[in-house]
Amino acid sequence: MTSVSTVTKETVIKILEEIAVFLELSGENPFKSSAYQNAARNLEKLDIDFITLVKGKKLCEVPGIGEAINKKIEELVETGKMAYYESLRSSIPPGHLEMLKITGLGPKKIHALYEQLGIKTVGELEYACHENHLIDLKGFGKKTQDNILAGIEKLKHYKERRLYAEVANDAMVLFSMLADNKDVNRVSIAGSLRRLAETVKDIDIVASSAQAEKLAGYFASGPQVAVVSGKGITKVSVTLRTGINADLRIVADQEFPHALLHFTGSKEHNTVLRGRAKNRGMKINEYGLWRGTENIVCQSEEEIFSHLALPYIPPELRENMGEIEAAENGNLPVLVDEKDIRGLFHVHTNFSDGAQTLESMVGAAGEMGLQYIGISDHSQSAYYAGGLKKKEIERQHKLIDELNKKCAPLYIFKGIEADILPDGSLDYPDDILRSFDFVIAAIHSNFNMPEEEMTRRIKSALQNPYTTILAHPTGRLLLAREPYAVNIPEIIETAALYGKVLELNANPHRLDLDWRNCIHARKRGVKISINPDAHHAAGLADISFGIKIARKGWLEKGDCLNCLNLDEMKKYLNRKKNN
DNA sequence: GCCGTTTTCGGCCCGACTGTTTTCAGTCG
Repeated sequence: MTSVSTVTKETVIKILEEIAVFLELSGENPFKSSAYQNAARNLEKLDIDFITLVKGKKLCEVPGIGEAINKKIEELVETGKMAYYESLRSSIPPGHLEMLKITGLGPKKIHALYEQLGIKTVGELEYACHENHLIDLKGFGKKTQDNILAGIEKLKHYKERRLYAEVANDAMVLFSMLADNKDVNRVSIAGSLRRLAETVKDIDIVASSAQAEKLAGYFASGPQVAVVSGKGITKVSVTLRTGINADLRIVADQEFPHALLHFTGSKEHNTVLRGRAKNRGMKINEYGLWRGTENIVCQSEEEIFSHLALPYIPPELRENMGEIEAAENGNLPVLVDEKDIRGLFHVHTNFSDGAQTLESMVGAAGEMGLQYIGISDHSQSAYYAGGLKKKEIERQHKLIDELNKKCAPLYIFKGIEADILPDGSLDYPDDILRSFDFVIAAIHSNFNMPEEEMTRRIKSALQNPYTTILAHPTGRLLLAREPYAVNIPEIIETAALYGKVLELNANPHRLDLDWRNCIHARKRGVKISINPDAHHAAGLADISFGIKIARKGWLEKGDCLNCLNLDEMKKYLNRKKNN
């Protein structure tokens, strides 16, 4: 029974989800597909140990898992393989999975394109569009063809970049591998990853070593490397097995701080630094700092900044967004830190679309050492997410009251993620809204309003006396969905005027409010709440991505709502409630 | 493919939007 322990619940969930996608693409009954999705979701929610369940032949008792799926999971667990999954996968052209990412193109259209034009890849689809082959297909037309072409363009653009969270793990593995090598003196992540950008193109690493050639060979032959695209003594370029490109620069140890500063960037920041050096009769590049022919030795980045009459500027601020002026005037922010966070808002449970129980989420928050957690499930108009009706709200509030007696000193705040309806109102009457400690207002429908209308809609929600926080202010999904048209400066002004909080959604796919606008919000005195938007216990940890972006957005402890301690937070929410 | 019991077959979550149609299908959230 060794195989039982090798197939994890996560593997099973992933395979069920893949089957659901394959079924959609193959033109099967859509409900069959959602049955697999449903089974995967219910497994996710499982509080009992999965392996014990399989061994005890109790899998069938999980809702959504019937005879057929049960048998397939058992096969997978016992043999490590699932014949149904394998045959389904081989029947779907791999290109169809990628085509699903094109906006406006779903399984039905992909299937039709395959049946009628034999299209198997994005490349073939692009060609067919250019040749006008889609215009005369039933259900298609000129506009659809244009939209698909636009979608392909977007896909190509997005493909060049990756989410920070997606790349960070690979980068840490490479970093550790180098840090452990005896030939390495100093090593650091550089580039946009070090600047904590929300998306990055590749991994940049700088290392110093007296054995450059040996080190280059070591890096190029690492187990993560799939392709070596360039290899010299000072630079090695590789593509990792995960498809991510990585560059290693190897320099002499005295060059290290200069190379690190240079390759951390940004380009714009470096340009200003170079100009500053020149004004002071110096020259700066990736190899060193000079006055005439004299090499000014620097041990660290701090020393380089110091020679330029500046305090150390944290990498995340190096975007030429005013950091050099601020540094010069002694106005650099003291950036918020993980240890400053006292509690978390925007947490879902299985009352709506969360995967876990209220108790589990609260337990996880306790383990993180937080002082409070703010539960906010979806509101009633979010049908697709199982939004809460009045009765369920009452039930949840009762449960929270009971838990609050047991969980002290951890405190649970009662909240809701209330949909902002197209007219700007929230989708509960005042007497229900009044029953919450806090209300997170959110746009989840009618994304395509003109900017003016959308801005008015959100402003109106901010003026609602029950609104505490505006969720994900632009609705963007990084590398997947553009923000909706909204005038953010106007939203910030309105938030400032009515004393409302803007969310910095910490989900690595969102990171919304954008850090550039965090800088602006801070200037206007608008508080930011860094929220995990967690749908399962592990999602609470996403807060770390939000904190990184908060730092990049110049936020200090005092700018972040959830840095207030429990007493302060109770007072803050009470005052808001009684206003 | 799952579920229920007023059901072993016929539902399964709803509504807006878009582009295709001339009353609807597909996609998206």
